[in-house]
Amino acid sequence: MDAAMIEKAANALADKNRMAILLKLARQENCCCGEIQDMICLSQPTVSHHIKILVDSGVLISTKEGRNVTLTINKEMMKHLSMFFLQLS
Amino acid sequence: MDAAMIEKAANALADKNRMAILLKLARQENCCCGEIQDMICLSQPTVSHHIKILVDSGVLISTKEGRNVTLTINKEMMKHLSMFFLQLS
DNA sequence: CTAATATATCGATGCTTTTAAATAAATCGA
DNA sequence: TCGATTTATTTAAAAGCATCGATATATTAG
Repeated sequence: MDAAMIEKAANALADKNRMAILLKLARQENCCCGEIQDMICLSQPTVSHHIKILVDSGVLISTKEGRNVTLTINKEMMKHLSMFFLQLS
Repeated sequence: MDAAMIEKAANALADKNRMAILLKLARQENCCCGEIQDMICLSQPTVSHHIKILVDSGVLISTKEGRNVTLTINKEMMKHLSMFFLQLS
């Protein structure tokens, strides 16, 4: 886990709406894009864009199931982030 | 430690140059703004701006010493960040 | 096959961030 | 006091990002 990956994950979380998505998945284990859209007051393309940033950064994992996409927190990434900051504390 | 504070810290670290400043302080315990400027290929005002973001977000602590400003990592914040991600893993 | 549903992509727009030059403010040394 | 040093602020330009409407793609139901 190098600094560039941390930086990318930090960027993904440096947004109110994307943080809200992460916290929803912390409560709910997994959900599809539509559920996230219902939660956030944003258009479907915007939600899709935020989800893409979260997935591309490695913060979330997406798996296509039929016509839905199921999202979950990437716990390995959370561990890496936790360790990174632990080493700085 | 609420999500808004995590989000703000994440924003502070979502930049290559600011991440470099954090990592320098991880190696070096403390340094002044001038040392950071020597390390980064950016103008003095730009470095000052990045440092301000890091300090305002709580990632770094600044203490004025004479005409220098000494910077250190805010270890309490690092602990909070570490715990936040640990809980998500 | 067709219509409906779920998600992604494209293109445009407005807002924010990064950056640097110029300048200011504060402190120190001579 | 005067000049040098260190950091901060202001202003403005350029780059990047969030957002949405329109549209495309993929999948499922009928």
